[in-house]
Amino acid sequence: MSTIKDVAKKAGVGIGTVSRVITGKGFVSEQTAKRVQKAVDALGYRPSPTARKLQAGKSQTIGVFLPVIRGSFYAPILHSLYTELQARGRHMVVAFGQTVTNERQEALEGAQFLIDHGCDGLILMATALKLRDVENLIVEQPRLALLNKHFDRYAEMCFVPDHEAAGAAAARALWQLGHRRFATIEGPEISADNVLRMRGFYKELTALSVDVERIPRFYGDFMPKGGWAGARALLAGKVRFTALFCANDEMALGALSYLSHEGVAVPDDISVMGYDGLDITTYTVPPLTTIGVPWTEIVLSTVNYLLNCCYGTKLPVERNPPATILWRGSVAAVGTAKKVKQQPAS
Amino acid sequence: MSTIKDVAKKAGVGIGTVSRVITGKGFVSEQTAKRVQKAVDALGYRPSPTARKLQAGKSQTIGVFLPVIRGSFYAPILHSLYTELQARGRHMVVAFGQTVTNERQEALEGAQFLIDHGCDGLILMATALKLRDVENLIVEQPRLALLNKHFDRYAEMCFVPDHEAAGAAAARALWQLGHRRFATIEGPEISADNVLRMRGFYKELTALSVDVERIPRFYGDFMPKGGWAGARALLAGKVRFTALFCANDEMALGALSYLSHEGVAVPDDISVMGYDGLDITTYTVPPLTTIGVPWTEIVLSTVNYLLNCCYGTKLPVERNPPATILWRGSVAAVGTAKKVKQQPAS
DNA sequence: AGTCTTTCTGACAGCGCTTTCGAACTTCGC
DNA sequence: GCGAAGTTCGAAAGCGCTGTCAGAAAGACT
Repeated sequence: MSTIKDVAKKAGVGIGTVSRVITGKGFVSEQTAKRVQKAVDALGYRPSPTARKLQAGKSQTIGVFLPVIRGSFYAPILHSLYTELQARGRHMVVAFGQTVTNERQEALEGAQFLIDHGCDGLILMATALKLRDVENLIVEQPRLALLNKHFDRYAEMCFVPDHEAAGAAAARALWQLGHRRFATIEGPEISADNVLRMRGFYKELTALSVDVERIPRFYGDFMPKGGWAGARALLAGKVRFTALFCANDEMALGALSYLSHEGVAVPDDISVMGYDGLDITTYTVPPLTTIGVPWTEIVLSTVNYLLNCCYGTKLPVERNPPATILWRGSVAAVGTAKKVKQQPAS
Repeated sequence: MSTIKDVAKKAGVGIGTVSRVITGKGFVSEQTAKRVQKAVDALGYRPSPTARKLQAGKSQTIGVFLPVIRGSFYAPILHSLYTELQARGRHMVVAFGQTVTNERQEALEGAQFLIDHGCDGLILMATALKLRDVENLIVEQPRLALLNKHFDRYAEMCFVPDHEAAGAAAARALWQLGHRRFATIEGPEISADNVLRMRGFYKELTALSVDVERIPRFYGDFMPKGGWAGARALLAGKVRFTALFCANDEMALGALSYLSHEGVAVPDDISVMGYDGLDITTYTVPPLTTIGVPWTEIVLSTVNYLLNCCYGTKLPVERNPPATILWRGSVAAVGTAKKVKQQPAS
């Protein structure tokens, strides 16, 4: 790699002049600029971001923490993040979590890593973070945005889909189709993500005078396996139901798979509703009716907000894009469906 | 952020001494070391990786290029990459491609970015790369590993599943179950990834004296949508078939979805085989029989190889972990299956 | 004492860059 | 023809760190 010195020597000027030509700041005569440019091209010189960062303190880089990058959920979010940042001419460094159980610790370490590596701002997607974590973090790096986690005290920097409203919408939709007997496959009981959407779901049903205490529930792991296990447990239980609400799409996939395996027809025998709106749900069998969370929009706003913080840009920030119900084939009105199109396998 | 100077002042020593304590190199008396350590703790000092990189030329960071991070395919690979690197105490910086059509250009730009940012080595997953691209790249950064792309000339640094053998295995397996009439949903015609596995598939069938010229094929986009379109086109065609081989799992998902939509029973009417072994294929309806590509092992070897290059470690590198057939429910022997369990929807 | 090790420590150069600062050179108005 | 103002450019400082080097301190020898 050639350095600024090489260019200066080749062009017969001082390094300051080269720098001025590169950055476009300060006065340089047309002639000199041309000579320098020629040397730059000849040597294939590109300034070192590392040296720039050390000098300037700014790196044009945003740090991102994501809990984990398996499954189908985080990939599109990462993709949006990357695309938006790229489009605004900034770079992205990612730290991931590895385990499900230790998200908080990993997020803290990840954030530390990102700060140390000179990111100008941080986007943290970590539901497990506590208020005091944020308070500590903010001291070191005030340019912070939180994805999918809300603190009243830091409402400004928090970007969260309205999970509670979305959960309520799911309940209402199912009710309006005539469903009265529900079952749910929740995520991990402690997961804030799960709690919110399920709270919305149960609250709405309560308002609709359903006795939610009697709704059979299963706590899964947000993965297809959990959905499979959940469907099995629920089917084995005594309480019959016509509508199954899953706290995320991946579990819904598992549930769909088990139901099919057992010869239970969806939606004829049981309607299944997912949550998230993963791309893949268009192509399940049957296609999954699910709650479409507007992640792309939310990510866009998050990025814009942070960029405004970091670089004084004036990009638009939208606060509450609503979730929508993606109507597919896995939910039907009660009584409408033809009976048992499919027989048990064995 | 406190700097090494602050620590030195606080501990009443020179900055060199602090550096020696931090890095553990050179002689420092127990006493002094303790004093320095105390200052470090008090100030919460952590050395700046940026400054270190500038000074040392090494960054303990590996750069990774991935074509795109949508869909379900790259996420587990990224995850493996990250986990392995993390486990070996190195960092990862990722550059992604954005479009499907411009992979080569994007890979080149991504690699450039990673080099500029001081990565000690590069892992490039870009099938579209040409030999001369690699030749150019290697001048700037000889510590290179290529994932899923093979050049005879650089066999050392290339880590590729044996797609051709895997494709052949798929053909053989289908044949052995009595299938004689095949159809295929390929990936993009120019995709090397697609070409290899399909070549293996057709070659093997030819060896088994199937006239592969008469096999109806559809060129998809490696995405569920393409699989859906492929299944529709193939079903609409005149040539009947009992086995459908899809060049990747995502298209198989789409195909499965269309077949179900049309009331075609899988595997009773048509056996469907995928390729990749995505996690999710365990939970499709029916569960998808697919070719399990040992990405985790391949990634592990790639990382180890590159780490050996960069840091002189002696980590084990395995060259050719074989693909395996993941037997699920979407493939059956011809004639075995019960007839038409399911009726067309309309 | 004087010399030689051995052990420890601070000063300082330098990684590649940006940004002052002031010197040198123009241009202009009077 | 001379000072003021405007331009242009090189020297040099400094971002935070590591590594070299030589000097200081402390023993272990003549």
